[in-house]
Amino acid sequence: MENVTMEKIVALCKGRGFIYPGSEIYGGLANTWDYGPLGSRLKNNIKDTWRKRFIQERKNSYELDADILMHPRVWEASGHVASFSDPLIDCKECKMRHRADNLINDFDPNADADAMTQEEMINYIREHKVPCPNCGKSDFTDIRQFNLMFQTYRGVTTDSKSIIYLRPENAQGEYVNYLNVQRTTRAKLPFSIGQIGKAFRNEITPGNFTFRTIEFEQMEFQTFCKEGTDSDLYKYFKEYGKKYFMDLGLPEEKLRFHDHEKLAHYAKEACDIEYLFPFGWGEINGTHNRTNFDLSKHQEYSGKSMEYLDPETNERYIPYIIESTYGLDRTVLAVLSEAYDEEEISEGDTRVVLHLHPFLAPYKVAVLPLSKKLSEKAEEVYEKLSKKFMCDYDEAGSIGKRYRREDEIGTPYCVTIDFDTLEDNTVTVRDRDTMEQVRIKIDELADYIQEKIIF
RNA sequence: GCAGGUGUAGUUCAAUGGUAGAAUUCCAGCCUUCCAAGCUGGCUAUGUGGGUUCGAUUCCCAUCACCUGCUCCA
Repeated sequence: MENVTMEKIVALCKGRGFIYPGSEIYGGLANTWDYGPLGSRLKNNIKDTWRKRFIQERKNSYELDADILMHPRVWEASGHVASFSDPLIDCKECKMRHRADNLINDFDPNADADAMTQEEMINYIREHKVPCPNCGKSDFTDIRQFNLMFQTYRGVTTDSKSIIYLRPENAQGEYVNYLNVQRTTRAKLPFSIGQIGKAFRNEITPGNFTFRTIEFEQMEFQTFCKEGTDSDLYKYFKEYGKKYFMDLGLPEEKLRFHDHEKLAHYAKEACDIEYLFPFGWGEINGTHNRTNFDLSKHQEYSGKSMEYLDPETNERYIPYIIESTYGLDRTVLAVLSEAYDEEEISEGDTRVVLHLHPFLAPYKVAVLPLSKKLSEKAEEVYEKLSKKFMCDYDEAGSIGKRYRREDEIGTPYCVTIDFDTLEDNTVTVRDRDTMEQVRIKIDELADYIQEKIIF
């Protein structure tokens, strides 16, 4: 739909139980959101599609569920303790906040701010009188480091030795376990480890609903390979990711690749997949060629060999890693944005409908007795279907109203029980998208629906 | 985090320095044999904390949240 706005999405999410503001009764906590009954179903269904495409349908792919809390040395090895922070600086004149390194790089592209220390950066800014891009003055505060990792403490004391971090990315869980997985699955390169889980970043975040949050969930796919095969795999997974999003219902014209020019400290190649949200283009996937950087660092910091013994050539080497990360919350938001529609059925009569892929729909089917006198039979049908699918049951209000309620939450099939049902054990199945109705025997109902919801 | 804007039932909107009103949603009952019907009844609100005041939802301050932009990025 053309004029989908974030307001409409947020209102539907809150009103129907997809997503609520976090800690709402205490006035909310910025950039935290809670998934309600429908939202958690949708989210879990998206996880299941991902598992299906990335683990189930791929040979040599294995799932892992690593802990959020890891040994602090992991983050020293990964470089997050040292470099996962922004050097922030404020203009005293106009109060605008900037990143000091960006300020310098924009002022003089030849100045290599990334190689400067904090002190060198502030000296450079003052010597060259680098102007504030907003107001043109050059009167800045000192640089303050802002580490994006959340810290907490192990044990009851709060001395620095017991600091542990909430993971800012999931990848390290796969990396530190890669030899465990390889050994226990007897996998040969190239093989992949997928993981779905939460990560945390203490970022200065703007709104845009669940697009950017301090706690977020990612679906990650790490492929371990031999150097030399890495770039081909990198290209392959970019396309594989795009195909996955299209399977979820995101149209090709609203997806694009965005290759990174400036690369993170670990990456040789990096590319995002972006989706055209109601608020503009936003990243929903990142694919990186991380080389053997991470595993080499872990070998260095842990003192344990991270080498793979190639059984065909008897070579030992540290594998390259192609990482493809899918933002789960963002994917939920993209899918909702794309599914949302307001349709004019007849003049002046519109319905809100979520055209979700049936596999993603929170409820696959709603059981609706045409009259309350038919409750008993309807309960029977509900009991039968709910053994196989998430089902809704609604007997309040007119049938039209109940159809609208189900349309609004994306239920693909509505089954109505009428007085003929009592005679011949058939029901009407109404399709959410076409609004067409077919008559089906109760015994054949489950198979009929099952076939339609395959992802 | 900075600048600006906004905070009243689930939602949309009224009103007021002196016990906050409606529509809609929702719930219950009646009615109803396939696309938001009708009737009756019911639940529900001044974001939070201070201050001024005899009395604050209203005025002031702070805070929190949301919106727009900056910034940032999985």
